[in-house]
Amino acid sequence: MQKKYQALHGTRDILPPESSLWQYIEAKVREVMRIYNYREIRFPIFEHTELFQRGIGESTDIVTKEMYTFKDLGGRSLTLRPEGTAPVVRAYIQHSLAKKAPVNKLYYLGPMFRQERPQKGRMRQFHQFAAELLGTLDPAADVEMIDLNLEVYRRLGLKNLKLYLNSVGCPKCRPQHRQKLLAFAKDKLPELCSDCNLRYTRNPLRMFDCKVETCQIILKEAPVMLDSLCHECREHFERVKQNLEYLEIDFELDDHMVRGLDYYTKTAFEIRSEELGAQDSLSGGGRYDLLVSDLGGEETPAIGFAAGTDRLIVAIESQKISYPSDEKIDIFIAPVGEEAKKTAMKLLFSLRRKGHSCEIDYLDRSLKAQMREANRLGAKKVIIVGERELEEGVYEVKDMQTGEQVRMPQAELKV
RNA sequence: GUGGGUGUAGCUCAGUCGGUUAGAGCACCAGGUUGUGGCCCUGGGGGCCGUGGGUUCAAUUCCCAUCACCCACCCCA
Repeated sequence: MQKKYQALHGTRDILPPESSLWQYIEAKVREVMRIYNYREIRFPIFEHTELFQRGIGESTDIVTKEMYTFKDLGGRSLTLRPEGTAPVVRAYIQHSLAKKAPVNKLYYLGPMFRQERPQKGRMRQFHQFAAELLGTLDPAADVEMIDLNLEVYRRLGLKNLKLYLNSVGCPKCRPQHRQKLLAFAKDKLPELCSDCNLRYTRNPLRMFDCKVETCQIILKEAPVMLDSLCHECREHFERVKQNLEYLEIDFELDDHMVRGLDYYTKTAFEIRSEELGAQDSLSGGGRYDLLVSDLGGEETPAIGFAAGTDRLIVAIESQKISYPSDEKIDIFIAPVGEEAKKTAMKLLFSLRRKGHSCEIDYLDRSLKAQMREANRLGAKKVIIVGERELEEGVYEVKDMQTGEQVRMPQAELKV
């Protein structure tokens, strides 16, 4: 028996009419990006594996177990992009964008790839829209990034969102906090779960992520990053908060929020939907002031965010938000008989050249069936051309909304 | 990697305490109008009941395996 091919685990086809929703969202994203003066960057789907190892961090989950890595014919190790920030920074350095302008504002949208166990709102090929702002340490940039992200959701009419804010510090203050945290947890290790014991040695901050209730209770008392920020980080964080308050953007502090990527510094934020279930994080972002230099460029402060489009789709569908559908056509041409088909084809092509979206019957169906098809397609007008019309040199033009039908000389056709 | 759930028509799902031709709604096609849509009525096409094996006179139904998908853990967008 012939094997039935199907899309790979964690990938899926986006069919009409869902594809119109995707187009709609992408159009909104581009619209907002333009308003905020971000310009599109398109970078490759795959890069040197090393770029992601260095950029994202060797010990992160993404790098250790989630990347689609393969060798090309030349034996080089390549990886399908699991995120966009590292490639953008690579391009930023490669093309010396810093020399062309002091501040660079870039956006992108497209598929990313991570080999995880798929579930609702988490595909292996998933989609993001994202922005990066490179070249400034100004807290106003942090706020702009958050507002930009929110504005996309606002324009889509998304409700029940919550903005969470944290600061993950910098290499100056992080080690101090780490010491305090380790000291705190040391004698509590027997009470903590096995995962947390592992996190304790590998990445103690991650213990905050633990979902086990007893761990949560214990870690409630644990020293948090926010209390250990160095002067510079504290100052920065205060000004970000002030600006948000001043601009009346609601947020909630989440001092347990940790970023999964190593390059984050200072501001970290996340936008969650309250009705999305387990995968409730719609987007996340933050500062990465050291990534550019880590990847070999001049030290350049930067901030960015990435939003999951697949999850956005889930949220939009669950909130039953309406969106314009592009499925309706202007004119359906219904020929009756073989001779009429020729005239109809000619008419079809000329109308299309004038920019009308038109359709014609390809199955030589009865007029009744053609009318039904026209109705299904949402045609505003139907032009009927049969033997009778050919003889008289006219078209029957029917308005599908009103049901009115008029005959018009072919030369004077107006639609 | 761990746990739970589900596989029956294109879609959403009934059903078979093991027994003749396996159902509904939606969708599709046709007719009711020999050249006119939506609503309505009538009819029709479409299923190796996920796959393989076992038990049985008999399996879509029970058992086992397997695959696929979904949800959750984990992690994140």
